[in-house]
Amino acid sequence: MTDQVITRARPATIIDVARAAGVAVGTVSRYLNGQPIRGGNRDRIAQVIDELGYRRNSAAASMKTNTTHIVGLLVPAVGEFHAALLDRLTRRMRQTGRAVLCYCHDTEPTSFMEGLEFFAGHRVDAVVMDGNEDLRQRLAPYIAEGMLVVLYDNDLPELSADRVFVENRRASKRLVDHVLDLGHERVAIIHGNLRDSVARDRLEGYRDALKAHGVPEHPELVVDAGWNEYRGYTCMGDLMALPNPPTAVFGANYNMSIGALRWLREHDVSIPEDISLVSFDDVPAFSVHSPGITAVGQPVDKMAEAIVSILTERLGPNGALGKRTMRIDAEITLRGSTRRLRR
Amino acid sequence: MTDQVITRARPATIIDVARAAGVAVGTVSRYLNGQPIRGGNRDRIAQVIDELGYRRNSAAASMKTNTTHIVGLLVPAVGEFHAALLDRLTRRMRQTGRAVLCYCHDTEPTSFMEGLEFFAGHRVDAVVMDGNEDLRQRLAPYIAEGMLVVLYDNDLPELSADRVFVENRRASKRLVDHVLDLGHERVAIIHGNLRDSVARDRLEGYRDALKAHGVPEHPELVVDAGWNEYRGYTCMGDLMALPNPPTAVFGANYNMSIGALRWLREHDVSIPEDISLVSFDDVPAFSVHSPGITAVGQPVDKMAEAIVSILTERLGPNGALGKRTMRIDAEITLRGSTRRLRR
DNA sequence: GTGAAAGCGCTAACAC
DNA sequence: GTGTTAGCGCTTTCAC
Repeated sequence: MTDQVITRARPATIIDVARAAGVAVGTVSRYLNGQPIRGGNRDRIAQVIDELGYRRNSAAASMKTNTTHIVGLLVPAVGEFHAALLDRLTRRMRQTGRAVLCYCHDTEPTSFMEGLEFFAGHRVDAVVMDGNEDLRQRLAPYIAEGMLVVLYDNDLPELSADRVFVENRRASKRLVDHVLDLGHERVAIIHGNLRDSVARDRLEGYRDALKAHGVPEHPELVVDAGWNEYRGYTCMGDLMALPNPPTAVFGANYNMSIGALRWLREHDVSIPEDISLVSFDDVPAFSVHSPGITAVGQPVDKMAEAIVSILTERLGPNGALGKRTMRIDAEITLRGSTRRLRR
Repeated sequence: MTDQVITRARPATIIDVARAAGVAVGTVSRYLNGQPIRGGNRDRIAQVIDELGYRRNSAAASMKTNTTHIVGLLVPAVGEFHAALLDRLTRRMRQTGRAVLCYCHDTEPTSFMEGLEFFAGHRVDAVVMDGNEDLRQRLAPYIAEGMLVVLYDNDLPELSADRVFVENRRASKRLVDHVLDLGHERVAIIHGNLRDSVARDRLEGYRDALKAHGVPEHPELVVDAGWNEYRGYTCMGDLMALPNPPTAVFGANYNMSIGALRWLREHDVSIPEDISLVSFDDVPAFSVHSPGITAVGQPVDKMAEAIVSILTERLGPNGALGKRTMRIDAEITLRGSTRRLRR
């Protein structure tokens, strides 16, 4: 009986390959990087690589090239929206030979810094992130040091970065326009934390629609639920406790809409008979809800496409172009959660 | 007016730090790695590091240490379930100073190989993945080469890996038990691709429940929708077209349940009056659905915890223990989507 | 085209 | 404890 191999064989290096193929390491390196090689050498090297099961050590390579083919993604949490984006992002990134390193910071400054440090230490080629007001100042030094960042979703003005945004204000206006067109005049908005540009944009869209319809804004119908499901729930309750409650509600993201929905359901307020509801963020479950929830879906695929195209340009040769900002439209899907108000 | 600095300063290296602090690089390295250092040196080094904005180059470090603090995650797609797991995983990983590199392979062998190559080339410390029959043979060589893998969700028997699974069979049985307890006798299952162990387990659980209740299995009520929403939709239609349609349906994952739900909704079949429905996979939207959908939620948090604890042990000192398999129970939440059948 | 050789930034062994 | 030094595996001059 032969001895069992316990220790794992040291992976083959470029030197092993060179030796076995009878060429210099430089030649192997050139082969690996697709540079011209004499036919005979090429075949021999290819064969040896196969025999030895050689695989280039990316860490060693990046020490010379200063590129890792890894892009960092910094998100508050991997929820509905960011997960969908990540999904599209990894796929498109794959085409360009890159993968995404995911760090979620939980909206905690410490974790945020850890993430940035991790990315910087590992020399990721770029970092893609959802802006967050708390992070602005902390981010600046990294950018100054040369970190490539592309912001999406929430903006952090004044930072030197590329940007990919959704036309939140416009989509939001459209959603509320729809409700207003149906004759509603008391439409409430449950919005997110106003430190986030996305929350402000969606609120502005709401106001735009009101103005366009000549409907006055009622401050008591504008409530802040901080993007949070539970607060969406309580806000919905507050709204309904008003002497003159709204006839329609706009939940400015998935979580808050779910919270609102939960409150309405628990209190037997039916949609759309008793109240109309529209939501920012669309999910499959909204379409099978009874009634279906009218919502605007985030254009995650287009966002991912935009992000990757920016990255590709910037990480390619002559990537020193000016910073870019791209804005993408979001589609609204009409379903049965709103009804026409009798006059 | 001073010249504007165009070129980015080369990041400080450990040599710069050593020089500025007047000590040897070895000393700085020891400081960086938390080894004992004389007080005076410690402070000086700390200060210099701060002044120079020095940051350890992880790539260089990993060339010596052979560890990157990066764990690869290979998933078919970042949907509901995997996203939730990723969320928990990144958080727990963070505690151990690691981040997760995400690659999604779309169930395509080519992409799968690319992912493995990427991980291997980048020398990730370990790879966490959802098993998939197509990948078994391709994975084996990597494991033989020493790749550390932990499997979750679907099993790939015989591979040398750690494993973290959900008690799919048991949870599934409980779900069907519940329906059977209510007096149903024609309960259908819309299951996933049976090449996946998870699909087989959930189907077995269904059968266990049938047997336990002395209810015969009707082959026409067992349909394969390959995990897919659209096929969940068509299968639901097929089921309802049966001469003797089921009085209850079990959707074996989120996608298929949504598909089934959509069919029922479009054809005005109401739940639970006309048919009862239960689902594997739970989402917030299920709880606000009318009626609420009875479902079993995946224990993603516990899974992440298990995965990280395995990783921590194995990547720590003396990580050569035997492979482990952990099984985690899933909880079922009763809501209103089932009703008692009158006898 | 190709070989030889100089590093990239770090850790670990070794003497002191 | 600390300094010195030999690599880790690769890319990239530079001659030829």
